[in-house]
Amino acid sequence: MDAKDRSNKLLVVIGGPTGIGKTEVAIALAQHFQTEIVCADSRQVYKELNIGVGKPDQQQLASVPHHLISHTSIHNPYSAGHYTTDALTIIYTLFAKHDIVILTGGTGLYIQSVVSGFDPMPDVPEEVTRHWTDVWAAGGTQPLIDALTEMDPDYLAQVDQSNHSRLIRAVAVSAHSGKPFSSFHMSREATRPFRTLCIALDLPRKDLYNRIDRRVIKMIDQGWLTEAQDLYPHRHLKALQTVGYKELFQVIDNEVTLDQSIPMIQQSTRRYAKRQLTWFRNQGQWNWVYPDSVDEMIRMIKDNGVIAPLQV
RNA sequence: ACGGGCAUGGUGCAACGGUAGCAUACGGGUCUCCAAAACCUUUGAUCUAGGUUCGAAUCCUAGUGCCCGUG
Repeated sequence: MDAKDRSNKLLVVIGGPTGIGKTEVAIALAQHFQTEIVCADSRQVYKELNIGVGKPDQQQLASVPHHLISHTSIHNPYSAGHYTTDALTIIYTLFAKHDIVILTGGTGLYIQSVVSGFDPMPDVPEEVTRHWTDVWAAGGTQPLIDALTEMDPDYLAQVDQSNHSRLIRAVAVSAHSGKPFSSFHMSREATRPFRTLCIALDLPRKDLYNRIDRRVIKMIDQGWLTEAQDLYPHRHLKALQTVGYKELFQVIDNEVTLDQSIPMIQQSTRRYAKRQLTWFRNQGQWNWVYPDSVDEMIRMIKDNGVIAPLQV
């Protein structure tokens, strides 16, 4: 039995697609177990993004302490790596006073980085990534493939060669470190001093899509377009390559009307939800429940035996 | 009512009488540091009934439905 299994600290992860009701569930659980919530959402971390990313409202934020929401600015570089450090720091702090901590959000990679960790990898300076991005912009994927043929043929053989993002990352790490990108992959999970219970929320697809469609309209009614107008000057930032904001920028550019944009936003959101479900179905071990089954979730958490610390 | 036009995957389109194809949506999938990003992919259709022909989405007849013009 290793440290992880002996730990009486339990990280309860609430995952699931956008619009499924993670916020409400997380708050109900946090209140029941008298604990706090850490957000695992790659867009809610930005203080400038509010209505369109479905942040909890003021009342919800006041009901339970939330962490890593509105945590940084769209003008700062932020990635899964930064998130991992920030999230673990807060989680350890919270475990000093709580036996249970809730981690919730829709960004599967962020959750994975906390639960399983990334293999240690050298930090790649921004200029290096930018250089290889420029190479791609000028010559397409072929120069990247050529570079990887030299630097990391193993990874080249397994990577999706039409995915320039993956190729750029692999070339940048390899070029900067002088070692193949794939040589850093240990395929071994990080050891955490806490246990993890992963719960994924789902609904029949039709119900989920109805919820999403209604939520988009609600966000528009709350003034999402005005928020997008304020952010318009920064629309080229990666943080604003975000479902809904992209469509609203088209409205501001007079390419489509607001009425035309609504079904477009609903569609992008549904597709985003589908991709999230694909992730949760196939990455990691998840316990699937309906979002209204809070009692069942409480039982699952109690069954994990964290209430009475195990004898060592 | 008359004249004309059209009818092909969920949607929008293509196919000299000779292998029904493209886009998109839907569904499925990939993912080790920009992840609400980036990328991959299966299935699925000739309005109906006859006729001509070796062979019909294509030509002919009728029916049905839709669009335009005239009234």
